[in-house]
Amino acid sequence: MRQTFSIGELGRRAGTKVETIRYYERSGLLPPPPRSSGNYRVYDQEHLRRLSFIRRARKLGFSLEQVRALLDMARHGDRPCDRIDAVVQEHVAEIERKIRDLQCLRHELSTLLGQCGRRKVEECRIVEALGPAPSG
Amino acid sequence: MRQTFSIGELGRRAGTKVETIRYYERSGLLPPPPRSSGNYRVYDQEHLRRLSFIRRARKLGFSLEQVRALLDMARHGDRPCDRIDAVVQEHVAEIERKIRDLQCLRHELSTLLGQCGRRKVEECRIVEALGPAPSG
DNA sequence: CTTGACCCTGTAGGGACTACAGGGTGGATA
DNA sequence: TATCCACCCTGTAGTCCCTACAGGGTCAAG
Repeated sequence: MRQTFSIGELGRRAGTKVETIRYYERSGLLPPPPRSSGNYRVYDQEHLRRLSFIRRARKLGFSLEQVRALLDMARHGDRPCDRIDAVVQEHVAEIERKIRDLQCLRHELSTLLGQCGRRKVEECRIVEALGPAPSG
Repeated sequence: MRQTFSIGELGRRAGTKVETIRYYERSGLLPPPPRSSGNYRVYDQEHLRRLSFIRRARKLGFSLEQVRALLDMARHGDRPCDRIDAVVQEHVAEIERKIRDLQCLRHELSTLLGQCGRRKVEECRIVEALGPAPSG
């Protein structure tokens, strides 16, 4: 009764390209599945669960290294999850840094846009502003 | 009276590693400078200006491709700068998309953290939530 | 004359994929 | 049975933006 599927089907279900799945296998994130008589990879629900975990974590911005750590922690179901908590918390802090950086950047660029009033490139404040700091 | 300097000095002035400068030269972003008798690269103020432009644009998040386009537009000083404007505007839109994504992400992760109350990994909502969507 | 800081070229690595090339497999159709 | 096509396989190379060597040459100071 155990449902199995090909790499293409797994890809469709998890929203992942076939090449990416093979790449995860090469990188040790997904265990090598059994093969059919024709040497095709044969996956089951457990593989789908694991791949979905990886994709979701990746969409949330975790690096493959972090995903590896999370999967590793998740394997030891009997330990307290403080460490998972810590990984996530560190990641949130990182995201907040990125948001601040981008907001600052947007502000700078908007200012640039405001200064440029359809003149010629010669006098364009954007080009100027991107140049070296005055007497740096 | 024209001031010249070595690649190391240029790097110090523009806050760039020597390897990166050579990489920009290989990629056609910086013109190959003249060489000294001992085959050392010899740079001047114009190179510094151009490199500073590149570094600043990079810090503002432009891709090298975009930088190339900006430099190219800047070369034609007689044309209106609408197109530079457009490049910058598109970039701002991109940044705003990224900010929204990250804010959404932070929200999701914070929610996860709030749910996880120092239980064991087995029941950790974080691990669960990262798994496949319920009956997806 | 030797030391040490700098410079040169060329190549490989990294992260996270993506895109072939060149072949094999499996099921439907003519 | 032949043919077609979608799918699968491996292996390698490319993307982006650097970064880090290895194995040498140059130059100024001591």
